[in-house]
Amino acid sequence: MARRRVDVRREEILDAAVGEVTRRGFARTRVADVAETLGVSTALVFYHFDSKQRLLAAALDHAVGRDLDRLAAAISRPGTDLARLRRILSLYAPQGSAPGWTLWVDAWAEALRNPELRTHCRTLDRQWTDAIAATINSGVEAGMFVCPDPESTARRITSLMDGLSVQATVHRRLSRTQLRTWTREYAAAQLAVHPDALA
Amino acid sequence: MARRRVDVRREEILDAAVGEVTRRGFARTRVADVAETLGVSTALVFYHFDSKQRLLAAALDHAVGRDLDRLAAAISRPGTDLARLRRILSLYAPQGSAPGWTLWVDAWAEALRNPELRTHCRTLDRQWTDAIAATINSGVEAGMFVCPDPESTARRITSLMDGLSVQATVHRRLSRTQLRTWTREYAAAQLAVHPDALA
DNA sequence: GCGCCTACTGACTCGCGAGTCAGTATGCCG
DNA sequence: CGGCATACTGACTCGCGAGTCAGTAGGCGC
Repeated sequence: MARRRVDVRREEILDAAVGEVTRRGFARTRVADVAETLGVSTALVFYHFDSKQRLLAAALDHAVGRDLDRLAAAISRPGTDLARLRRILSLYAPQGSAPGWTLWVDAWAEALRNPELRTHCRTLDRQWTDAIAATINSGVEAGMFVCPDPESTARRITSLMDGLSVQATVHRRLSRTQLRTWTREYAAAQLAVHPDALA
Repeated sequence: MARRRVDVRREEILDAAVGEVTRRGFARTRVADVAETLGVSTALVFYHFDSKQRLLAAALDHAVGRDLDRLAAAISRPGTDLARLRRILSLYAPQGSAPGWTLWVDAWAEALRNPELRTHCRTLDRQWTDAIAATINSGVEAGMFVCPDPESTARRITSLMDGLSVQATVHRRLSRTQLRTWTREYAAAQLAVHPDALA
């Protein structure tokens, strides 16, 4: 087996772990699964991560990091606050791509009993709501939005999206298009802009 | 150990199973835990339920049934549709009591990979939204609410509550009072009534 | 080429938890 | 009372998956 530098291999393992956890869920992922997808021995995984616990925690951290990187990119791009908000909402909604909402739903359940994972989930949630709140705030100052309490509004918007995402991914009762439409409408109403402005 | 009739013992086991799953989560609940809380042998549990799979599925079904019974009671009580809606919303919001939202969050995660559990979760979701939709419909006919699409509105209301409940139970970032207030405000806005009417 | 650090493996151990089964005991019916 | 159906148990088996360890080999500095 081709030898790698430690940091490279760690990254590889984390990518694989995120994939397996997304596929199988936290509870059903065995470290052997992760090793197998990489074509390495399970012992190697334990060489890089002391225990399964730590591996999965690191994997979630990794996934969270990726997600937040994409968020940061969406924020930093130039444009009006309206355009920025549009980008953020569109990023948050369930997409065809990785890591996917199944991972977050699974992470919530795990976080109920695992304080370390809870921290990661909370960080993720905080950063998204903070990003939305900041954008709303800035938009209000620019006279673009009307919103008495941006912080609370941001939390309600993310909550609605979380709930709609459960409908879409768990119950399979909601199309992504519908989800996006409803989110847009709600956000628009809360900010006193026309829904089409967020399309 | 005191002998019971089959149906009595089954019920007892299901109650205990719901308790253990709520406490430990689906993945970490062992049949030995359930047996232990009842002070019986694990073999007895397997005498009544063929496998752990079936036990947990039956337990979820049991919990869902209980929840829907409480819903039915709230619906059938006399009063205006406004009062009925108020009761339904208040029942849906996280309460101090059993079975509790942790169970549902856990069930969602489990449902992602287990079609049988998914059916139960979906049923629960359907019944709640249907109950809300029916109440809205009836209220619209009575000229009490204004709502162009009661079915969709009901689904948005439950979604918001689901999302807020995640905030409250997983991230622990939201008080129940706040959750109730925001839900009430949203429902009121969607139905063109004053928020205090739902308090 | 010669070490030598370090990434990596095969082949284990070990405990845990699902599920089984040959029996035991309890209460009901005659 | 005796007999019988059935609720129930103790003491197993068995497989699986986490974690270990004594080694092996790849690549880099010299």
